[in-house]
Amino acid sequence: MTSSPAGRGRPRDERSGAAIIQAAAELVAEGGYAATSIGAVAARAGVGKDTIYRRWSGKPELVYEAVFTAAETADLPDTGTLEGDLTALVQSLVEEFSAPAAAAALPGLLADFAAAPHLRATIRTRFLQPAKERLVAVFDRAGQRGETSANLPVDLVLDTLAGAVFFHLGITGERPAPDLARRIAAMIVKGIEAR
Amino acid sequence: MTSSPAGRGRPRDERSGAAIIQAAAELVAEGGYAATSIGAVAARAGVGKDTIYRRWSGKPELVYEAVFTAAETADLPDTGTLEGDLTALVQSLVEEFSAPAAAAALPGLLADFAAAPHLRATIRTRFLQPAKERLVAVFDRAGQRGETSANLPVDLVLDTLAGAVFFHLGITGERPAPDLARRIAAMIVKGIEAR
Amino acid sequence: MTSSPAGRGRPRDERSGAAIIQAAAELVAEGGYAATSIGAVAARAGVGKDTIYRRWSGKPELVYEAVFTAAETADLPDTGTLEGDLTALVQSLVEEFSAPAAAAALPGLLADFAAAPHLRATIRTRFLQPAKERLVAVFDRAGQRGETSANLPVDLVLDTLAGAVFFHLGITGERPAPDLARRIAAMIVKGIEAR
Amino acid sequence: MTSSPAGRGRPRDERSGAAIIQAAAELVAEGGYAATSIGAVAARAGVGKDTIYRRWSGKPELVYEAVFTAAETADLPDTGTLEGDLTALVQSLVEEFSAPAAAAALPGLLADFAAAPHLRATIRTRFLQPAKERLVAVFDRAGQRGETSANLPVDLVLDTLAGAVFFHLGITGERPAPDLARRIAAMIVKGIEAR
DNA sequence: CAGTAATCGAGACGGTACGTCCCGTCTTTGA
DNA sequence: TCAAAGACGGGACGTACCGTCTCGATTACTG
Repeated sequence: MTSSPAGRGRPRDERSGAAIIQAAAELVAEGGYAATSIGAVAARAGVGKDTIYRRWSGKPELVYEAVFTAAETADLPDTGTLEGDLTALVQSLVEEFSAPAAAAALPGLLADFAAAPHLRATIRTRFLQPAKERLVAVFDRAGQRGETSANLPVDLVLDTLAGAVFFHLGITGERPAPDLARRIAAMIVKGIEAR
Repeated sequence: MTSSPAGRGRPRDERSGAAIIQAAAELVAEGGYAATSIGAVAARAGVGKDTIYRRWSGKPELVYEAVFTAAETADLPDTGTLEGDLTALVQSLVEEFSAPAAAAALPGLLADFAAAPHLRATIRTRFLQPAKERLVAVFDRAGQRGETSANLPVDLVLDTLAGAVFFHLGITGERPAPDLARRIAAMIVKGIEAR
Repeated sequence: MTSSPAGRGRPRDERSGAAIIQAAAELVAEGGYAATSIGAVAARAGVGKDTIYRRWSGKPELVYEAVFTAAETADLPDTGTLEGDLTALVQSLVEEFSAPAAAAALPGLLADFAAAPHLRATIRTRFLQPAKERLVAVFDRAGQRGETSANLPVDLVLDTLAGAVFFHLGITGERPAPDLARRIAAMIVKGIEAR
Repeated sequence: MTSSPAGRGRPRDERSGAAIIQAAAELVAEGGYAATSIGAVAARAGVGKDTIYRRWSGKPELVYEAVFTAAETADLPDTGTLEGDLTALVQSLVEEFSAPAAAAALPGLLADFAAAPHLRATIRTRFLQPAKERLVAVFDRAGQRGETSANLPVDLVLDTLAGAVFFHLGITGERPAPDLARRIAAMIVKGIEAR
């Protein structure tokens, strides 16, 4: 969200921003990303369209913030094993992406980010940054335990995890099997030769 | 593509269909998925809009066919090892998805397929079916060699491969590193030795 | 209606022409002139569009024939007075123009005839010719009785009669008052005593 | 023209409305009513289609206003006789309907008004109201002079005048003879038994 | 009696216009 | 300066018809 540029003039009403976020999240959950137009968000939030454009530069940024910012960033528990830690991490990804609004928004959102040059580069950062930080922490702990070597391919693992979860949830729309996170994590742990 | 219902009336002109496919592929490659409108395709193909809607029910179906139907279905070589075969398969996925029109179309296309209820179910079929067949063949050969156990998680592997490739190519827009296919394949081969 | 050009080849099926006329008249009566498309006429008549275009050059000609050709050309009774004869003539105009299909078709039909250069000149002929012949006969009888002078302004009277009837029926859609014909005729009879 | 419902929001730009009116009048004069599409009007006026639909509900209303609103409502001169006054009135009708844009628009316009139920009733009001007011004034003056009795059939006379003029100008497309107005007026004056 | 030719129903063809929706910007009044 | 409201130019949508054309099949006259 863009911050108010200066202290001059009438300050922005924080309640407008909150109402916009809520309206956007509701519309995404109800009708999907494509049906969530800026005009509809403004109407539901009781706000003018400019009030939205003043804060966000477009629909992708707004919906991203409406849908993904609420995500938990709670630290993952230390389960004592790499596979346990990784399962917990993948499970948190699954939960984040399978929330109704997130699942409804994800494909369209990724498409708009991928189509806009100035947004392409930020996809990994915005969508995967929290997961990446936790993945690095998990790998660090595993290294300290002696479970893994150094120089693990963090980005490859991250894309693989995210890709697998994205294809299951965002694309096919299936409810995730309860052991999905465990199976993915197990495969990856073996795959990176953690023994 | 819908086939003409019966032999009655004037038959559809195959050249129109071909011109539409070509125009759609060009426009996707030039301007991306969002900028490829039915009207623009019609204008470039020298065709009326109805001639497009007669054959395809909308932009997603048209662009899918324009971009992905040309895909190679050549059989993969038998390299003698699971890792070699899998590398070849992932490499073919990388090449299919990194063709200019395909890379430009993929995110928007997946988003539209995911958003339309009647198309959601077909995503795995339409986008991944050829890859799945080849994956099954690769696993069969590996099983005959004694490299793997039976009951390998085909769909899990497929989603993982596709997800990893999709995130690298479709989303980030980066040119694929030359060894990307090998690294993904290596990770998966090790990963599925588990159960 | 265009006649079949020569005796060679398969002769036209007269039943097709009749079915087209009937379908056109029905559609005009049901939905009005604008809703009567050539395609709809063809579909209802169980006929291909070309079978229509082979016989008529367009919608105006077809609808004109469908709606106005059935008109009575029965001779008017000799009532013994100019006013009586003229009332009968105007009444026949009223009846012709207030038939459901005619009233529904007339404004659109006149508009299309007026807009097409090759049809403009024929309006008076096609729409008013039978009325004109009867008007001349009425005037002749009145002259022989000594009721009128010669050189009556036939076309002026005809336009005036037709215009008054057209405005009442075609335009306003009102049901004609029972004495409408008598009042118009009375006014005209008095009016033409001048010069 | 629909007025902006309240003082809220950006007011409509009068120049847009004026440009639309002018473009519509030009297109009607150049190509006739049928060739005057909303899209073409918008393009010539340098305006979006919505800007037209915001002000008028369709082509008939727009063209009516473009073509007939400019009409003179100047009071008619008092010539001292009913026949003179009526001639002046008919002459003003002739001039109004024989302006290029009006003559080109009239048949199609009447057809569309007659075909649309919500417009039918307004034809007399919109097209003939100014003429009717002047006709009443003319009759009043004649009554004060003692030329006519009371209870003259205003609507009958009006339809007759309008019908005669409409058939001469709108339908046949002929240039009006110089004495057309005088002849029509003379006939009507006699017809209503003004002595 | 075979050949030729026009007609038939069907529906595809390139094209134009429709009226609606949304985009992102601009312009008003009011706080 | 921000706010709600809504007008603005622009562009895409999917549908409906236009009048022409191309099919395979049928039905007559002609040589």
